[in-house]
Amino acid sequence: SLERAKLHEAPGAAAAKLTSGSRPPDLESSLSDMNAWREVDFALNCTYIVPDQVSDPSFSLPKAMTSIPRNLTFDYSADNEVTGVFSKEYIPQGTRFGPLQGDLYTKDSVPKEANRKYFWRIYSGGQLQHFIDGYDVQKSNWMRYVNPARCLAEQNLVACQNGRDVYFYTIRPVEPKQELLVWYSQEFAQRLCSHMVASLWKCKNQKPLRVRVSENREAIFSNQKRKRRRCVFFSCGQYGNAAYPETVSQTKLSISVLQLIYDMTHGLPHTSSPTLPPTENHLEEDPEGRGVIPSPQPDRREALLGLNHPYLSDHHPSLPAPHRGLPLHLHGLYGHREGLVSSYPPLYSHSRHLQPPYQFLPPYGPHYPRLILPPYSPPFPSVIPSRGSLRYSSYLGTDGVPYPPIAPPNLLPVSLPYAPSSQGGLKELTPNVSPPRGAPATPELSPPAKPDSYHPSPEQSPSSCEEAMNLSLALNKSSTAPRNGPGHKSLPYPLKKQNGKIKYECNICSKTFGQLSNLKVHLRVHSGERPFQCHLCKKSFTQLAHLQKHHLVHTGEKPHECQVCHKRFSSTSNLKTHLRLHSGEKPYQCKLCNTKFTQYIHLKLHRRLHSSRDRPYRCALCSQTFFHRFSLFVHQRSCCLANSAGPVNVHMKEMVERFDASQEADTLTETASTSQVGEAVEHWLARTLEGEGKEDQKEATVLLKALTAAINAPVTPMVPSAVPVSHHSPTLGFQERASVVHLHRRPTVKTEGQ
DNA sequence: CTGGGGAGGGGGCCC
DNA sequence: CGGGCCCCCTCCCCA
Repeated sequence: SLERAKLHEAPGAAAAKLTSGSRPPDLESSLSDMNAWREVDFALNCTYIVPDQVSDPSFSLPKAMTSIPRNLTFDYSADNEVTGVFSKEYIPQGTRFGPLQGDLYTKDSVPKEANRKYFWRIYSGGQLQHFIDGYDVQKSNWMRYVNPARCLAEQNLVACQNGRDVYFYTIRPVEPKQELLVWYSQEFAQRLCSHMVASLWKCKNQKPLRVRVSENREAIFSNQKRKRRRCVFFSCGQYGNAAYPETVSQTKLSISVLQLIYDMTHGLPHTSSPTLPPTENHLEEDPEGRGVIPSPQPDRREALLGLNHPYLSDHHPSLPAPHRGLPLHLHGLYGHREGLVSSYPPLYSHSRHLQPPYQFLPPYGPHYPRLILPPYSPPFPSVIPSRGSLRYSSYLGTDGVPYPPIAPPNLLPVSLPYAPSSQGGLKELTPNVSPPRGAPATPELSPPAKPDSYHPSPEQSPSSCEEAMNLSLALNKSSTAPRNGPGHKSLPYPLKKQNGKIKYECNICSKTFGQLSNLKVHLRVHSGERPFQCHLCKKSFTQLAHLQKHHLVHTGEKPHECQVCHKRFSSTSNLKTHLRLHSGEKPYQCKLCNTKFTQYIHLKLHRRLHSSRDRPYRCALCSQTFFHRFSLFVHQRSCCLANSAGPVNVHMKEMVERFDASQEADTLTETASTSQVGEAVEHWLARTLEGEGKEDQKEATVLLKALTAAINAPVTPMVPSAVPVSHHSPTLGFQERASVVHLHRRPTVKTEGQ
């Protein structure tokens, strides 16, 4: 809790802490590992999914405004324009927002007059598939308003293309009132980057391609010579005025571009470059009419001093806080025409620029140690056991940091429709609470409203309201009902007393409980009342814990990790089952054939193999059936005809049944002699009881003697005839099923009396 | 058919 | 007294 308290000691401090050297190393590596995550890693490992708000289409506000999740809010300028998106509450790392919405255009269907400021490129198989245009506020969603991050220190979202959608994932916990700031994922940017380079190669017109790459540098590519491109870098900023043209071969061009941007992002202004008029157009168009490289502006000088790249400058000790008064407008990879753009007023639209993303930089080198990461990327720190000393301590041991307080985004409304509990989920939002105890109360995880605090919200579905009210009514009704004798005010029927104590008994199934609350919960089983509904899939549950557990289905969270193979599970039960694979424990054994299983359901399924319909020999006295005639023979002599009430006979019965299903019995022919059967029984007993306790072996000896005696005993006139049930059975499945178990020993001889 | 994981349901215990 | 959390059990699905 101390560590967590540190992380959350002040709003907004967490991100800075997380990027500073004081951060526990393991967490640091886990965060930095995310830099190397592929987009699919984000999709697979994301812990929380925050869908957009769904509002009435007739609502007067545009979808871009109404779609904002409830755990987020807009920030507005003086003239009521949206200037950014902020969190309203703590949002854990590994939260997914999205998908981004907007108009879809193919490459050919882009309107000529389209404003590309909100364009997102969707690639498929390395080819540009289509654009998502967030320009139209009616068609797009809130994500159009998220500003790009200017450096890693302030970046808290990463944009990923999953499938054909764009999602934003939190790459670090977001404190309340923090602005959401996004940048491309590595893969995303690489696609854009390679596309850009490809565009350069495609530019075969004779007109030189001039690319403004920074405030002080410009590259001019030309095709003046047949097999030799000319790349000329100019400085166009305020740092110098001397030109140094550079000619590079075609194959070296991309490297030059990379080197150029490497230099830029390391604050290496080339003072020996000529200055271009600031009024000149920054970008020449590529054949497709797109700008190519963003052009950072002088007022973002810190961007040229090593702070410019989200993924590379996070080690910088002091960061200029994003100041509201400052004109802020970020340009993405595609400059002011396309990509990550700011929603700040157009007035400032050229004043906040970003350096190109990190993927332009050489991937290896002393400046980029964080890009070289171990192949194993642990899941988000939030994906860890939520309770249990063993699991909790193991987490501490592994990661060195405690579990951050979980508050699933969009799961905790600002105005709760019910009074917050003094314990439980809401408390989890505050610092210094430990240890974590799983998912907190959320709208989706909320219990029904209490009668005295229920204020229906417009978002609440009518069904859940109704359910809540029903429960309330039921409880109210019972609370005002007259009490007849010992009972309880919130139960619809009086309780009996037993030995002077109230007996909490279910009036339907007579099950008793130690506490009234348990009985109340139990009564829902009979009433069908399921007051806890999942808002995502509308499934409802009798207990909040069940809903909480169910919610993991939607979030994908698997808080329980196997310490042996590190596989993760959503529940302790499933983990426990899994652990048997490592321990070799198989607690469920078939009594008949000794086959052992790790799961009960497997034993149950297996038992069907031994079902009576497959056993053709039925005892006319007790109806027990057997695979083998001689088993029935032994059965009749050893236990059935004797006093079956005695414990020995019950055990004997079981033993005969087990022997009947054994491989030893299977090897006997149906006409085997008594001595052969006795031998087989002996062999089977020895094998079955091998390794068992001395008591068991002693008992086995007794049983063996009894069995042998029974086998050798003369048949008395009292012995009833065995009835081969298969003969009259219409079940065709018998033949097949029996043949599986007894491939060579299928009974072909009918018993006596037939 | 076996064996593995995922998920839901019931109930006990503790705060 | 209610809520939270946990455990056990059960069943389903699928390789």
